[in-house]
Amino acid sequence: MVVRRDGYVRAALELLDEVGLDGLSLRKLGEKLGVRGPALYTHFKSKQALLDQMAETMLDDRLAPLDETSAMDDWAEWLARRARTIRRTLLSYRDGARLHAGSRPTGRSAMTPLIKPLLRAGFTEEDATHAILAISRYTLGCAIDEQQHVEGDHDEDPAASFEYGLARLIAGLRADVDVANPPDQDVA
Amino acid sequence: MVVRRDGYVRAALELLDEVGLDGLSLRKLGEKLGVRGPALYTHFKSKQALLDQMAETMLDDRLAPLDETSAMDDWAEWLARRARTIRRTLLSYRDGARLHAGSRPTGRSAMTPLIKPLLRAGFTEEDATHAILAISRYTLGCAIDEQQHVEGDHDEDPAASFEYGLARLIAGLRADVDVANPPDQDVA
DNA sequence: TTAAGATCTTAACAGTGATAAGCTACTGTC
DNA sequence: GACAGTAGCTTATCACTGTTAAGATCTTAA
Repeated sequence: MVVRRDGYVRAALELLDEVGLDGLSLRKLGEKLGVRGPALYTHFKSKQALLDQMAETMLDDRLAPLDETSAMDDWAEWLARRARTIRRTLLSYRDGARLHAGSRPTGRSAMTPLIKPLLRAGFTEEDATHAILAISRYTLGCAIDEQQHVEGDHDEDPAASFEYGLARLIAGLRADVDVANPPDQDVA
Repeated sequence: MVVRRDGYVRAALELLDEVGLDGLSLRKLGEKLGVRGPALYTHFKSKQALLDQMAETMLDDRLAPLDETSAMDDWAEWLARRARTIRRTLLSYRDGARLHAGSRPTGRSAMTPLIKPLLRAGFTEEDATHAILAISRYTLGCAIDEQQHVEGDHDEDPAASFEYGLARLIAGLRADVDVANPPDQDVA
């Protein structure tokens, strides 16, 4: 039951790439699955619930492996890698960023384990939460902007401008934590 | 002709607050205007064109006055003020952030005049563009996250976490420009 | 054998964005 | 003043949407 549901979500993500977010309908998804449309209401209480699940699956698939390898010596490098993974993922699906922007998190995304490496680096609990939020939000904003914007627009090299802001944001975080926790007595 | 079109856009923004983005239909907007639905195709070539115009009007209304007062002594303070205005605007309309995220810019938003204060501060042209992009994208990401997220979620104090990231991003920008252009020979 | 329940079906509903064809009223030109 | 143009609207209609209701089918457990 839960396995079939997962298959439906993945088929929906495939369909998303084919028809885009605006073209994604339950009937088309049903057709792709050899099923009749209303059948989907057995697994999802609404189309929005399906979209929420799609957004979560899309990100979790690529973020879970990264979040488990908790052997991060350098918190800044870990944050940067996480941001790049999020961006790459959102950009890799058609309308992926918009899908994410229009969804509400279904499973509690469990921020708590994520902040541990930042606490070790000297962040307070509050600042660590804020830091991860800031990075995620910046990345989401970039992905939306890149995916939505039109040919001949500003941003010639999207990856470069993403990296520019990412580097500055992380530099700002590092300067802040270095004040509270001088770099001499580092990781310990 | 163009004046009536503008009135329609503003009525649409009012309607947005009443019914939300998903409830916004051309027929409802027509009803609000004493008009029959297809009449809107006289002014907008598609619903998406209307949404694009709504997003642009929403932001321009509040950004234009700010961008004209070019007497910014402190570029960092000016960037921060701009980011706060964008955030406040997106949050002040129901689904405002999602509306913006789903729209493509209609009029060329003219980045060129905006970067001038940053050039004066020692940014290269490319970095100035990237800096403004970074700030705007971070702000958009925050607004989406705040507006979309659900009760009992992480972020207890949204304004505080926004300000945290904003301050760090700007600090990172300042550190960068101070290297290229030592703070001794400031504004000149 | 029977009951439960998961999974799907058909039928239907109200509402959607969009197009086509035609009406009205104002505009400036000969 | 008559005429053409056009801006702005109408009605009718299209294919399609998310969603619900009612019931069929099949698998599993008691």
